[in-house]
Amino acid sequence: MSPTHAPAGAARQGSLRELNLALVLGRIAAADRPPSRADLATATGLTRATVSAVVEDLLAGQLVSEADPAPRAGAGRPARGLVLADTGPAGLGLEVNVDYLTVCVVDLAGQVRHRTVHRADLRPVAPEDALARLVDLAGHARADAARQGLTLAGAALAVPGLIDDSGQVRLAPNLGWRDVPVPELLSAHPALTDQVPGVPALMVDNEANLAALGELHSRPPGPASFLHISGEVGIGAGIVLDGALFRGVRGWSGEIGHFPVHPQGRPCRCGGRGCLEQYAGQEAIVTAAGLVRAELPADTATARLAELAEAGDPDALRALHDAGTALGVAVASVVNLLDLDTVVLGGGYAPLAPWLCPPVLAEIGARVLTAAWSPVSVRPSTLGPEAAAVGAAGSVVRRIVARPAGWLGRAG
Amino acid sequence: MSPTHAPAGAARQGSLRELNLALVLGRIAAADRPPSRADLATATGLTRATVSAVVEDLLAGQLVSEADPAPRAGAGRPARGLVLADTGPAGLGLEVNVDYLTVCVVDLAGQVRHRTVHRADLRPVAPEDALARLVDLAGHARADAARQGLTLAGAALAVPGLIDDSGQVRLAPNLGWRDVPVPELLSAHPALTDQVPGVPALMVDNEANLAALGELHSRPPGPASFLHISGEVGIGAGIVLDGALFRGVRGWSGEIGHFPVHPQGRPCRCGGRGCLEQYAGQEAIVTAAGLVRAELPADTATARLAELAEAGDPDALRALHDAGTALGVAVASVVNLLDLDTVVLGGGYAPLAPWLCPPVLAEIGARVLTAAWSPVSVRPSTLGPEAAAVGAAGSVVRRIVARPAGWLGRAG
DNA sequence: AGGTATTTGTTCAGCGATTGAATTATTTGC
DNA sequence: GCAAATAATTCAATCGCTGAACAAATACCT
Repeated sequence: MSPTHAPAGAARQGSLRELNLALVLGRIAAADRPPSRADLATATGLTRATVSAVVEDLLAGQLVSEADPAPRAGAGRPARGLVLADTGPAGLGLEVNVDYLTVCVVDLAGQVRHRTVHRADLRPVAPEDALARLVDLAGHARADAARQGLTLAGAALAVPGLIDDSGQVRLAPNLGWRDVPVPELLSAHPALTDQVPGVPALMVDNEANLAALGELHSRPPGPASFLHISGEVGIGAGIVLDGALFRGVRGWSGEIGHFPVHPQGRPCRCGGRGCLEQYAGQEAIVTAAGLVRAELPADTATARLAELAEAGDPDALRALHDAGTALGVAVASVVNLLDLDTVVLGGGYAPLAPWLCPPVLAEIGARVLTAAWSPVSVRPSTLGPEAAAVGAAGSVVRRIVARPAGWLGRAG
Repeated sequence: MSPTHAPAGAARQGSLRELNLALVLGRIAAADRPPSRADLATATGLTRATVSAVVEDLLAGQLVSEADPAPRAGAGRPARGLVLADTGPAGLGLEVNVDYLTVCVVDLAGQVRHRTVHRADLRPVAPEDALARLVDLAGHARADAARQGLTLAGAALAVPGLIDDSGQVRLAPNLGWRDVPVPELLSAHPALTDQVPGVPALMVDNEANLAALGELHSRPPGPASFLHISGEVGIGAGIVLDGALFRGVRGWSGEIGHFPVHPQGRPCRCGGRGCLEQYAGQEAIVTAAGLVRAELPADTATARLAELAEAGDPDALRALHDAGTALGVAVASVVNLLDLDTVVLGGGYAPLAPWLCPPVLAEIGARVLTAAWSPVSVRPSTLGPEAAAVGAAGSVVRRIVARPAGWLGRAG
């Protein structure tokens, strides 16, 4: 929403600097080639004098660094290009999912500088034990980050479930978690990161939300508004509107798995009938394709399905077509409601996208009134299966880029 | 969205004043009793000196005025209360609908200071003629406003249809409009309002969107996020998220009328089957209740239906229950997707709310996963049938309150 | 009544941040 | 080697907020 809103606090003298720090740093982050101070001056409307002063602060704070002279233009003194620092603050991204733990570190520029994936079936593991393993992995990540000159400025944890404002996991059905006070449990361990004003030490959020954020901040950057659908065991959607994740009143937006695609259809464990999850959830697709759902990790089953479809197996193709149609019915309603022009298929859907996209697009074409005037694009996620963890880490550094004053104002 | 975003332009010296003008004026607008300068200082965090200077600007610009001394507290010099001026800028709200034209004027405080409703069947009238009638009514409204010391700072027009970025009406099916260049047609007439920097001379928007805005800014103010459903001949939804209207990528959000509530159900003129409009649209309800749809205006049919339901007519009660159930199916999906906690039934639904709310709530209870933890409230609109016009006019004055520098900077 | 405490609102020096012009720095082209 | 061109810095001026002192207006106490 470009609408004017969010009345901030009092605008004192220092606020001016805060705003301009964010403005200049944002420009540097958004630019596709290292801009000079003069470029920034014309781009922002500030004078070169002000830009120089602002950049000096950013350099002193390790947020940007000077790059090799950019490709020459014509005559004149050569410009010194400015890029986001590859040392300095970084974000720690964590994910607990059904069959893996992920820890990663992302720097200011959005580069993944550390990545650990620990495969294990987490369902029989108690939450506190799972978190203890995660803390252990995070400790190694922190040491690796320090070795690269990075300081962890904050952490974000992705969980496939409903998280409330305090960071407590209210319900993560596929993980078997219920009312798990994650921040409290983690506080028993040594701190994962440094403390930076304006950056919460730990943010807990839904896996689908953070995957959507990862997509938003991937490069090339995603569109400002889109729907990101994570097809895991359940089906969750992350809603990005005008460049910001929309979390809903309680932070529980995106529950698309129980959209009624066949009101008189199969009963669902939620108590309703004909929910989307029963037709386009991973288990439903795998079963419909005639694959015996072994005790394999979900991504193995997905990979097998993609192989079969690739080979032209008719059962697999039909299962995917039916799932795509069901998904399309739900997606079309969302697109009608929110007037979005981009839908991203992520999580387990990404490798199946070649077969899911056509029926989804067909349903959109048939059901979205405005599709004739403005086409809707449906595409797979560009990030891999670690989208949520990368998105989590990215959300930390994005916060610093959006409000660098907090980081600069810290001791040291 | 409280999320940090919307990087404004360069923060120059004057930006500070702009921000603080908006901050102080916003506080005055939001306060429930006239605050003193000292109250504003503590509320905003600014010093009393700054608040005095800012208020002086606002007083000079006719945006606020000093009220009678507020009720005494204890000892000390009595405070001078500050209220939004009842002279000065005002907004012009316009609406073209199937069977009426509305023009109204709303002042800074949100009070309706002028109102004209012109009943007529607009379907056989050419768009340019309908707009000419509207301009005529607006002329009288402007004269009336001037008589009350008000200056019209901008106008907004509500149309039941799809409007694009340029203000052109792409499609208004129930009105029979298609590709009507409203701003161009109106520019042939004398200007409706004065020109104020930062306020577009004419904004054209969907009727459901503006009705939702009216609800948001009614007093007491609505919640920051809610869904407003206008049940007219079609069914449109206005989506307010975090205190701002969400318009979608193209400005066409809120198309809920073609939500598939019965995938194998009745064919709809949109080409789909079982659309919500076929079960909860005004015509559908009236027909199901056994009323012969005479050539009466829609609101008469609605009133008649309410009478019958009041009297306990079984056909009417059943029709309303069925419509409410269909509506509830769609609303539940929206609530699941966006995690909203408030749904407002407006337009033609408002008088029928006593009978529609129970089935809607029942469907929400059955289908919304999180309803057990955080109840969803469903209530009728507090504004009358002129909600869209009032919301349109309100959107103009809200813009001035949100960014008073534009108004203050004008000549005169 | 008169004095004092209390709260409101204004005045004024000080200061931080931006501006705009002048200055310095560094390269290309002639 | 010199002029033109572009980049970046320096510095006085200015704008707007702060903080403290001051003036205004009332209630409470004796």
